[in-house]
Amino acid sequence: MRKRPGRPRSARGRKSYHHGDLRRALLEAARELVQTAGAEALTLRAAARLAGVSQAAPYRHFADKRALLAAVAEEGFRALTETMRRATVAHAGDPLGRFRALGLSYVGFAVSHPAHFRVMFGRETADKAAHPGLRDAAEETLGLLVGALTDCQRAGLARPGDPAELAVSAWAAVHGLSALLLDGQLGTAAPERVEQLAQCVTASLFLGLGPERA
Amino acid sequence: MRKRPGRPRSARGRKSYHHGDLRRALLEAARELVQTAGAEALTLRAAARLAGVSQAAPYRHFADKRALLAAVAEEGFRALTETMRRATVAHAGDPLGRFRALGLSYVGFAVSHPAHFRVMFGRETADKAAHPGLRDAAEETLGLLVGALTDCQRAGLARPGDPAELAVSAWAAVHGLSALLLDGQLGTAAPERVEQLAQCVTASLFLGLGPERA
DNA sequence: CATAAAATGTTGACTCCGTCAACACTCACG
DNA sequence: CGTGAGTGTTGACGGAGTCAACATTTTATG
Repeated sequence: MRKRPGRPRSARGRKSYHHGDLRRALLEAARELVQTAGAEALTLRAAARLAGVSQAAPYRHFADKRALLAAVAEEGFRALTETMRRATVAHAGDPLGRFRALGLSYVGFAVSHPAHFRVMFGRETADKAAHPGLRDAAEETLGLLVGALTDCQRAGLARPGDPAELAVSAWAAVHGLSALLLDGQLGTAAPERVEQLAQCVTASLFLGLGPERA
Repeated sequence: MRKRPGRPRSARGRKSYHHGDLRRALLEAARELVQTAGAEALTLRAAARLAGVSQAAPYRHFADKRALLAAVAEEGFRALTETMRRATVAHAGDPLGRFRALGLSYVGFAVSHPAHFRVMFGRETADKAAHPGLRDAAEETLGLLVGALTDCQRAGLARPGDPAELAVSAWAAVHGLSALLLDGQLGTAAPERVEQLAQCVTASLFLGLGPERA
């Protein structure tokens, strides 16, 4: 079971019968395929080819195609979480600004990694129960929103209520905009138009989640 | 090209070489498959089997699988539009109530026809340019929201601004909630929880889109 | 160290899918 | 009647997911 750290890892040119770290290689191949050729190009056989192994080799590391998809999706959630977290660093002490940055970076991630985003929310990946890692990663993402919203409430910048529930409203808004953009439902998505729509959606959102006004 | 209205239409038991109205039969078969077995069960061959014809017969009526998918999606948009329109009849003279009913019925349609909803917004159907009927049907759906929002603005119940752009915010909110629910991203979606979330999202939305308050 | 067991990769097969070319049947119209 | 357009069938191709049987390598055990 131990990996061989001292051996050449090159997939094509490997000399030994075993690969060394095929699981990682398959994940990298899958990510590559998704990013460059789209979600429908991600096929077990193609990933195996990219990794330089035979078509059946992936089954030693993934129960089936959905398991590979789920692993790719989990990677995606971690990358999304990281992106969102990084987007908030410039807003220390500004809960509303943090909240806004989270939403904008969510949409930004979706439009700059469309295929990955689709894998994260596709039907193949829908059964989160079968993939605990995926579920955790997704919940961590939502946790960012809940946390920021709680901070807003503490600062009197958001109306009271169950933060988890209000955070779902926020999630729904930015997720819906992302989904509509990726599906081409909003016409040609020029970058400035994306930005404009994202601003409009988050602005409406803030007004809606903001403190009750007389 | 004329259909034979007087001949038996039964697919299995048809006596004549020609089918009569294979296009319609394939669409019905496709809808049946999507509703009962899910979007991934909708395959050209399965639809042909259900219609009682050979595997290649569909190609006389649909250029490829995406064309069949697009036709199913178009049907879905028309059904969604009809559902939403029906939901507003009880709210004559109440623009805000109409707007709310539109949003709630959107989510209701999504959770009660999940597979159909996914076909409507799946990647296979993403190139709306290739399917003008689909594009029109989808735009009619959005038109309902824009119209209701315009009425709200006229009644002073919504803040001013480009109605199309504000309507996108509304669409994004209800669409995002629908997508998250269908993807199992919000946990077990018991009907009362769905209702609760839908209320929360639309409530936040109204507050956000409502007239500006001092 | 020897050797059995576990892990991992390969080969070849099966079924299903989308799609196409070649062919067959039917019908409307001259 | 016959001919061509429309429509359905057959058979095939390649690619996909998956599995069983086999091969090789690594690890554990006496």
